[in-house]
Amino acid sequence: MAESEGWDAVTTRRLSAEIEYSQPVIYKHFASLDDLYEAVALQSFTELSDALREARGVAGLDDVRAVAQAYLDFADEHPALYEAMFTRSTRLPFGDSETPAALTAAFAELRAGIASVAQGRDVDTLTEVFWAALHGLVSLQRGGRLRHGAEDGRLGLLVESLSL
Amino acid sequence: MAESEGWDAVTTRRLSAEIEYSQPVIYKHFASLDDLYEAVALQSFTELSDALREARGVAGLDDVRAVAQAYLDFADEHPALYEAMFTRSTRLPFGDSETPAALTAAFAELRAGIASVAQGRDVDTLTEVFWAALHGLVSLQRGGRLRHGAEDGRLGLLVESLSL
DNA sequence: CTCAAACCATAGCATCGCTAGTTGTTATAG
DNA sequence: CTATAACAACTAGCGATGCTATGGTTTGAG
Repeated sequence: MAESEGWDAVTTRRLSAEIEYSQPVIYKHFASLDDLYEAVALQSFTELSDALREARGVAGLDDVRAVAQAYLDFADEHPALYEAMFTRSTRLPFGDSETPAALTAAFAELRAGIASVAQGRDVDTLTEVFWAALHGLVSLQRGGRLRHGAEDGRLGLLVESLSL
Repeated sequence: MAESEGWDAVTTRRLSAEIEYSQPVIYKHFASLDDLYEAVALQSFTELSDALREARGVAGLDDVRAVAQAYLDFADEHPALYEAMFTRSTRLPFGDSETPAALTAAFAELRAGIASVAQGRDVDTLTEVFWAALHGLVSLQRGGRLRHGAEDGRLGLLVESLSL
């Protein structure tokens, strides 16, 4: 529903009609809509992890580029899920001790993708910058802020810069 | 109002009370709330441009680093404005011919900041990647997805990577 | 068979963005 | 000076939202 009509179209009334229950039943499972977004975000993070893991190790492409491309593809194919992960879910922190496993797993995949080109640099920091650049590309492109047709050029430049 | 209580607290009724007019008057000036976000976003883009321009050319710091730091500072000091620019305003495209001047001006500032280290690479593409990385850092940090205390490390690594 | 505990629906609250209809005021034409 | 047109702003309301209080129905244990 969110993928086809956007998250604003996902109301508790429409949801309840879809599951053929009354509206208040939703609040027996989620304290609020934000909690529902959070649940969707968590599931989506493991989906993203899987996609990134499969991207590594394929022949003819270095891991950094493959993981980056897989990240962008995931965001492109599941815009609503990506929005739930990064825009609508307000509280899913990373640094804390209570970081959900799905989030650390996704981070670990990114880290595994770029670790080989770290060259003595701090891998965690490098991964964060890598992640930020990818997320920025997704976010800006989604808003129409980047030139069309230059996607490969941007990705190539990014990978090349971080690989040195 | 948005800065202190968040954009959700900015309702047409509260706005009308603030300006001491009735609610429908707002719709004589803006066709919708989205149009109002857009107006805020446009103004904020020129504010950002000014901040970036002032950052360049200061002694003892290379332009890339200075502009990047100014960008992050702006986002940190005006979280609601930044949100209006990149999250709430849905239609403010860049690539089109009707790109508002405020947006191209901001892009030009980023470009001027990083042009000196382009080294033969396409400057527009480099600027887009630069911008994406900065926006990603802002966005992820805002969501609590990055480690606290490592801000300088990330910025340093980013600038160093793109400067090669 | 009884009774309590889940479970779920009806109805409603407060609030939202937005609009139709109306009234009060100002500017203009005769 | 008056009548009329134009404008500007307000009152009231519509549909829809997230969320909740209340009450009925089913289930299962003793």
